[in-house]
Amino acid sequence: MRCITEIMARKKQYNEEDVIEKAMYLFWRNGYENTSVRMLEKEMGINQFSIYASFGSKHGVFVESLKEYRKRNASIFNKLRASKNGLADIKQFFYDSIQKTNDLDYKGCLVTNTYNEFVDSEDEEIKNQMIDFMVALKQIFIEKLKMDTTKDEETVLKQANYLLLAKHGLAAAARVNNEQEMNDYIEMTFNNI
Amino acid sequence: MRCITEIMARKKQYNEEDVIEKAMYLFWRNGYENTSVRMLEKEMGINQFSIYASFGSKHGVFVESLKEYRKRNASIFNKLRASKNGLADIKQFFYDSIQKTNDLDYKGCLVTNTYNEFVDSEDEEIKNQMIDFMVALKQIFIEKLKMDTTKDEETVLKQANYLLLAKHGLAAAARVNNEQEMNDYIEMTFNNI
DNA sequence: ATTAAAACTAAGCGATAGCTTAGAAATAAT
DNA sequence: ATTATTTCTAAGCTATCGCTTAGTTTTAAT
Repeated sequence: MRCITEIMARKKQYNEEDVIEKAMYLFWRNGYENTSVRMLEKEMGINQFSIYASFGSKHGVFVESLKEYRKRNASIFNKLRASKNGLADIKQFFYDSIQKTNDLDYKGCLVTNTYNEFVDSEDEEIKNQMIDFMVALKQIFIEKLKMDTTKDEETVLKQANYLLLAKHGLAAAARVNNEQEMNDYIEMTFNNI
Repeated sequence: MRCITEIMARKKQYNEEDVIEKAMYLFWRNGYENTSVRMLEKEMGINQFSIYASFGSKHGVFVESLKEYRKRNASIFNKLRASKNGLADIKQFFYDSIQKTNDLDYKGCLVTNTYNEFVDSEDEEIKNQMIDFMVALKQIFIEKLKMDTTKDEETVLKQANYLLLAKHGLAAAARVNNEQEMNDYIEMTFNNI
């Protein structure tokens, strides 16, 4: 996103944040590869020249869309970090995550979907961004789990790994959008089988 | 796959099962959309005319590749169905599943990857095939769980749903191919947290 | 040997992908 | 009002997509 404030001969007739929000929803619905620049034109309401002038490439639009998505989910993460109830915080985080998608009627988690789409790709930028996100989330889980001092280090690591991967199952449940299934899945994830 | 045995003027210089096996590996590595017909040509070792003559379309090659994949995994499913140890069978099935990908050095589960790629798609054939597979697998899980007569119906359904979705986490773990993480995940999935 | 049918090669089809550019329209500074 | 700079429209660029077809080669049947 170019933000050089020079002498403006003509003002942009769109707001970059607004059009990125629209792009985000399109990518969320279709994924990266199944979203074309022509589709972005229509959804964002600006033409290709403007897209490339503002964001450089389709890839650039996607990167900004991911930023926007994560900005919108920041409150959930802040809540997760701020609370001090150990495992219960993680469970609440799972519930908060699916609540967001239920409210918006958008299916699944854009980050998990993107992780799945890019984990084997050669697009190192997106791939690494997704991996970094997963590593950071795992670290939060580890800290939460360590609050229970009865758990040894090995158990904490295993449980953090388990909970991180459970996110993929949750995203799958969220895509088919059966609220009961999602709740059941979260309960089962945190209870003994 | 056309199998009309008429008067053969010239024999095919390739075996359809052989070339489908090669196609399967390519789809497995790249997914459906990221595999082009030109890539299939090179991998299968036959040219586009032959591909279309034998399988009708890229879609047709993919359908046959999925069949081949499931045929190769049939032994695991037969073992799962034949055994009578309830929950332990499901756990063994998870271990068998990752063992297969470890041995082959191919990452993740083609079916789960395909499910993820097609669950929101308009390709009803593949989508329904994946959903049918998941439904069938869930049914097997339900039957296994019912062997433990101390569980009530509701618990069985929740646990089956949980285990089915756990497959997505397992596939994600299998893609990054860290054997220890996969084992830990399976253990955690079947143990209390 | 001739013929007919199937398999093959290689070129090319229209559609669409991501991206660029020429030129018109708009606007801040002079 | 003129000029300089930026935005915008619309057309078009090359590459690749899935797929087809014209024409050659091979082979079984006569």
